[in-house]
Amino acid sequence: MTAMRKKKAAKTLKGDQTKALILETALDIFRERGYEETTMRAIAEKAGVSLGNAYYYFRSKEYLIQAFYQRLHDEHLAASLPALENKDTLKARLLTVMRLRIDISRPYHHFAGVLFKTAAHPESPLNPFSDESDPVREQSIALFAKVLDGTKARIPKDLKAELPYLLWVYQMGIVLFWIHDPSRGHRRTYRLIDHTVDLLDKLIHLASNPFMRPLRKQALRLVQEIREALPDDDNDDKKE
Amino acid sequence: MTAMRKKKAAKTLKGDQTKALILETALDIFRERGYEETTMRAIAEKAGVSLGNAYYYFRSKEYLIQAFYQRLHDEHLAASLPALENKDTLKARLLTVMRLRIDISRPYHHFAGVLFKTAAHPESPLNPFSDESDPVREQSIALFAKVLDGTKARIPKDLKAELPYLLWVYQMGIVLFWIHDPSRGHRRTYRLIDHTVDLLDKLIHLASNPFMRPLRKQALRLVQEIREALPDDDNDDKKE
DNA sequence: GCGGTTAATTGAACGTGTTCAAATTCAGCT
DNA sequence: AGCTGAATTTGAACACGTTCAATTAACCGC
Repeated sequence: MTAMRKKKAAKTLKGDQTKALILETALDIFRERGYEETTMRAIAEKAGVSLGNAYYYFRSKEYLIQAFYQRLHDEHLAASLPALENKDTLKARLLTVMRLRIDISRPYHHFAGVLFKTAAHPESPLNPFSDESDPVREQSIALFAKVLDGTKARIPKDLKAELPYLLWVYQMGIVLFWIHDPSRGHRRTYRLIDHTVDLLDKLIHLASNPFMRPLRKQALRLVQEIREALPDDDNDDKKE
Repeated sequence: MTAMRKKKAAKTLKGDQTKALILETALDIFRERGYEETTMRAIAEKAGVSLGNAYYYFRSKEYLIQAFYQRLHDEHLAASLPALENKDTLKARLLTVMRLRIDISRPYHHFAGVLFKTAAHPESPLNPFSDESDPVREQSIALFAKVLDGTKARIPKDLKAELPYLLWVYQMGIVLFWIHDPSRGHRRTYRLIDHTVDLLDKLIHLASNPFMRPLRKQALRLVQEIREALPDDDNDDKKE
């Protein structure tokens, strides 16, 4: 009976609860004080666990950010799917998704800098190309595939295959800009999105022109080459 | 007389010597052991100064990297100028400069990751757009202006004005790739340079076509918009 | 219930980047 | 030579991220 209760309480294996508690607490303090200013000791204390315990669940402070990364994507996806339903042009769909990305990220603006701080570091788990961020990257790219699939735009197969990845890279660029954007309400970022989406839309249609085929092929070969060199990619056959 | 000697010895004001000594020592150990693994205490000890003294000359460990940055550019420039003398096409000149960049950087490959680690962090002195890296950025862009000036290529004024900056950004992209490139002799990076330079050459000529004028104008307006949002830029009039 | 095995938790200790008040050296002036 | 203020140098102290051996709690087959 008491045994039953205990089991029920531990249905998420107890550890998962602690892990979630630590993460929530960490994100709370991050949002309030920023990343650098938040100490692991403060997180542990507010969460009511010991310092060592926090490290039992998160191998380092950086791993807390990776969890944040995933959460951000989840919210972005949840907001994007319904918003896409009544849009059918490529331009409108891309615009929607990009704007939502910023909408979702806004509460974390002043500490989002660290996201990119380590992002380019080869050995960091935060590196968006690293194995460890594989799941969220795949999901992010998949969202852009969905953006494309909903349109009637006539895009050549070769380009269409690479576009989700390219748009994901584009999104990283926009977020990078947003991190540096101090303008009120981040309106500069929104304006940049408007203009780049407009331009991208034109470029995609230009690249889809038969006349552009050779140049397009060459550019796509290049993208392929770059992707292959990256540590891990869904292009690899993971057979063995 | 002894006073004379003293004055001569101190013509670099003594402090500069110490600063240089610390920097040399630091770069030595960085090259051997990498950045993270090198402690400020080790640098101070090997340089024969106290720990606090190292901090008197370099506000933080990161500032040592900024000095490294500058040195890298100096070497790059020194190697590029003579190499450019007998090349007159845009393609050949760009290829030369890009390849030299990697040649110069090679000895530091395994610790160059930190360069970009903090590079994207808005508040870091390493951020290539920050005020603090202003001089080396200007010089870097100026090198690409020189690459352009030596060619007979007919490039529209508007594009030609922005190209040095754009090529500098392109170079950052290549370096980013190189940091992640584990291939023997970094041949993947060299291959990427070959292919991208080829493509860039074509794109620049395509964009120079009168037919492309509207799209080019739009793209350039975009570049302008992005540059204006950045903290500090040579577009500001620094009249005095 | 009861060992034994695994999971979870603790807190002390370590190494490192950074700070700072105090001590020392230096440069110019009389 | 002696004084004065600035530049340089020192080393102890601090805060923080991280590690780890030891302790406690939870689970499971008997």
